[in-house]
Amino acid sequence: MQQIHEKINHWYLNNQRDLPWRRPGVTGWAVMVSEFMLQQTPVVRVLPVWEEWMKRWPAPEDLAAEPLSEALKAWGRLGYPRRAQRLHAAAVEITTEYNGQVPQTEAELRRLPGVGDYTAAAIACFAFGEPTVVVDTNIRRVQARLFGGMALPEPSPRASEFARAREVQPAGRREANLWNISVMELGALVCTARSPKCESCPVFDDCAWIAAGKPEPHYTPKGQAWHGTDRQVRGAIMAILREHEDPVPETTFLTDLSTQTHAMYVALGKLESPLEQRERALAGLLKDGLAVAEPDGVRLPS
DNA sequence: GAAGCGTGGGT
DNA sequence: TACCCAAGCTT
Repeated sequence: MQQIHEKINHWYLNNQRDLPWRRPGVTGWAVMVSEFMLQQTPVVRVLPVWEEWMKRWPAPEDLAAEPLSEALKAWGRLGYPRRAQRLHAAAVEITTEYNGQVPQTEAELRRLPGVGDYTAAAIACFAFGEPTVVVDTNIRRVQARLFGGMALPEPSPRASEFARAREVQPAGRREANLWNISVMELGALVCTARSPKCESCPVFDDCAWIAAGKPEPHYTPKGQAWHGTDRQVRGAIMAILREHEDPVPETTFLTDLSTQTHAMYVALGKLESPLEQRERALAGLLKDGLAVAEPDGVRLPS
């Protein structure tokens, strides 16, 4: 196991990306913002938004002082705007409950809105050097191949994966810290989901998946539908709301929302009309607190 | 535990 | 083109 530690750590030290939230001296807040943005979103799309965000709101209290609408607009087209909502809520909580300081323990972080098991472990590890057990989609995939001999991990995280991550983690604070980021980076750059670069992998000779002859996945991932879904309509509505300071009349959504045609609905075999779906999608946004209804229209929450 | 939640680039 | 997938979280 120690040989594997050394190989992967050495690979990381020579191949890591120069990401701004990894640079020396970055704050816990900077790491936290990056982790929220990186939830289900690729690095290349996060980079410019993170730069602007940190320039405008260098500390939690700066964001907490702003209305939610500003966070949602700055979030732009990153996707999953509820992440911006939760990041804003977390900033308020940090300001009021933690004197503006991002908590450093995994347990405290875990209680913040939008912070799950992964994000809590990641912030504690990357920002504060805690030897937490970090398990993200990259690490799960590396583990599945390197130790499990499988093409892909199970669709959802299992307790056994956390147990194994804990077992293979090297002793020592700094050692665990380096190991976590190294395995994650290996999964992101070499041990990728599609067309992994096994020929340039530092642990090719140790890989159980290679030894087994690279068997195919034991299941077929089910893709997420998009065209004609509520999510598409919600996204279109949010895009309009971000563009307008004043309340937007509901009729605007019915005329300007060119996400799909009635013909597409017929093709999809939907019994529901586009109008009905838009009403429902808007109701969902209102319920989620991502939009607010006023007498003269709908706007982003303040 | 499954479902719902945005977006855009790569293959 | 259509589908896959990207440092997940919440209900």
